[in-house]
Amino acid sequence: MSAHAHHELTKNQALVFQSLSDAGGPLTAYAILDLLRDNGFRAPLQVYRALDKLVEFGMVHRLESLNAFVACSHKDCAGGHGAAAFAICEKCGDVREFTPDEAMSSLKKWTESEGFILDRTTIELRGTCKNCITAN
Amino acid sequence: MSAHAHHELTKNQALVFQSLSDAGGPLTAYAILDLLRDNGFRAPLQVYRALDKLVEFGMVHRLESLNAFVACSHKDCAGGHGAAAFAICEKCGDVREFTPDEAMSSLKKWTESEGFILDRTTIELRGTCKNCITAN
DNA sequence: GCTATGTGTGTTATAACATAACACAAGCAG
DNA sequence: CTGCTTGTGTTATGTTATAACACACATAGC
Repeated sequence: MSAHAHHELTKNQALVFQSLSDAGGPLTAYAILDLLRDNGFRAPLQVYRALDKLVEFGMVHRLESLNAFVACSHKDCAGGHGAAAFAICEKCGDVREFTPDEAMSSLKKWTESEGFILDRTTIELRGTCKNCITAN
Repeated sequence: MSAHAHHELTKNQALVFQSLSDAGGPLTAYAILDLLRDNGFRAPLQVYRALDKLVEFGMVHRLESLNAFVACSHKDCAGGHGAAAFAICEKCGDVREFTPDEAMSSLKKWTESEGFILDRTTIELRGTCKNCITAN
């Protein structure tokens, strides 16, 4: 075990992660590509390869229902925390990450009773956030 | 309220639903298109339009993490049951649908406490199914 | 030193998934 | 008959993701 929790990021990984952090919300791979053209990015693979690693490190989450990516909301996230869930507002596009511990333990009960070995869980809630409701 | 639970399907909707039922597992829109070429299907939109309706009726589910579609596992499903969750085996591609009532009530607690109005929930578990483990 | 290996990179091309825009046909309400 | 809605067929295009190949750089082993 290393003494520091941070992964050493390559130049491209750091650029992609910074883009996502700065955005403060989800971005598609191609949106990231456009943001990084001035930094020498020319092709989608440069983005996808960096994203693969960042997701592997747990620093970035993939939103399956948006085909987009978002920086983990844990400050200076170095991965290692539990599963993440996302509440996605259909009106304003806002994404809230939270840790669905109770739901996960219920799902784990199911997988264990079925002999299913769980690798990774996707939980995404679509709806309308508080702000967009009161703004009616 | 109609006395029968079944939706009247158009010709295209019925063909697409039958393809998914026969397959007994997930299919991509383009896989369905190929299956239905002999029935006069020529373009992706014919498939996507039928799928949109079938999903709306609750007879077909979209698997976000696979970009694929699967017939609801409830016999003669006419929609109306609770949220669905899916356990997807990375080894054999098998998909098991189940009803995660306990997890849903936990997630609903979160949405209610946050003032988030929930429209639709995606829960997809990736891992290895019992068969593929014992087959080692 | 120099080779083998692993990882990251850059580039072109292509695959896979999804929708826009337009035209037409059939049913049904007024 | 007119207007409206829903479904359909078709062409073209947009969006998301990967394949295949070549090269650079670091480091471990001889």
